Amino acid sequence: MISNKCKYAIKALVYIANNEQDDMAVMTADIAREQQIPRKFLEIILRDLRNNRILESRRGKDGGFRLLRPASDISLTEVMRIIDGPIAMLPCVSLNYYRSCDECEEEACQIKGVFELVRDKTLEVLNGKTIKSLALQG
Amino acid sequence: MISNKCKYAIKALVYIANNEQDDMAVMTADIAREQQIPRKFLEIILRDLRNNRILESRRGKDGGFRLLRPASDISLTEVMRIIDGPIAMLPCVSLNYYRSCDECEEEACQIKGVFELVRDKTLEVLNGKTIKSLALQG
DNA sequence: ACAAATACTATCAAATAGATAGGATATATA
DNA sequence: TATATATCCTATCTATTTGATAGTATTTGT
Repeated sequence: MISNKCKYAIKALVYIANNEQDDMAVMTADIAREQQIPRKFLEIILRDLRNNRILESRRGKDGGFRLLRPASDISLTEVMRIIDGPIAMLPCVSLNYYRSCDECEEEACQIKGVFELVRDKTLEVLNGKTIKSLALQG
Repeated sequence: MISNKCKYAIKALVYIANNEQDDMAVMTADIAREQQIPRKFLEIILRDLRNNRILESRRGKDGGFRLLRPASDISLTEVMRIIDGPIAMLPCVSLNYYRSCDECEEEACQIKGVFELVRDKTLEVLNGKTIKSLALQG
């Protein structure tokens, strides 16, 4: 399961992609209302995405958030890794958050293989999906 | 990520499959030692698998655990659902643990589709792997 | 100056993860 | 029947994560 936080992040990004314009940023309050996301929680999420160079923000009047890069350049994989961390089901099989399992010799591990396979199939789908491809559906 | 508990469960089952014999059950202590799993924690896991009709147990001298069904009949999917619950990444996309997302209209949900795809690809792999197919590798 | 927006810091409650402890119960065998 | 051995059961505990809220500081346009 991905966290609510991650689900909110994806939905917020899709909403921003669908609603930003050259001269207008999208405000937290609007996203929160339209997507039914707790506002203060959403603030944290958007700031997080901004710190990770997915969004840019502007304060004050007419402030808000915009995508820092084209929506077609932001994959689900990237967003999920920022918010939730590893996508793989085992730490020892994670590409971006590798950790060894203390209890087993990896070369002899009998379950590693399956989870590498799951990881690859999962990434195949998630790498192929961008905020743009999700936004277009609506 | 799957939990440690789930990883332990799978490893324990593979160990049992590799070590049980018609006249001999496999003991918690042996599994714990060989697979480096905290013993008392493992007890809980094995009892859980027994309550869910994956294992059978016998108490007292020469007691221990055996697979209740052929190892080729026990898929990873089944084990993971018992120990960790849903395999899907969103509750609204889970086949066995469906829950709706309070905040969204499912028909209009823009992210549901991708996660159905991930679910299907994941289940394709996990349904195809059994305790037997893992045990044979070693 | 003022209003409106994000930024930041601190905090909190509930759930889950990951165990550990200690005693009850069943079973084989001497 | 006594004993050793193994699972069974209940209770408990700590740390982390999840999901969120509150309050204040800061920036910005008019």
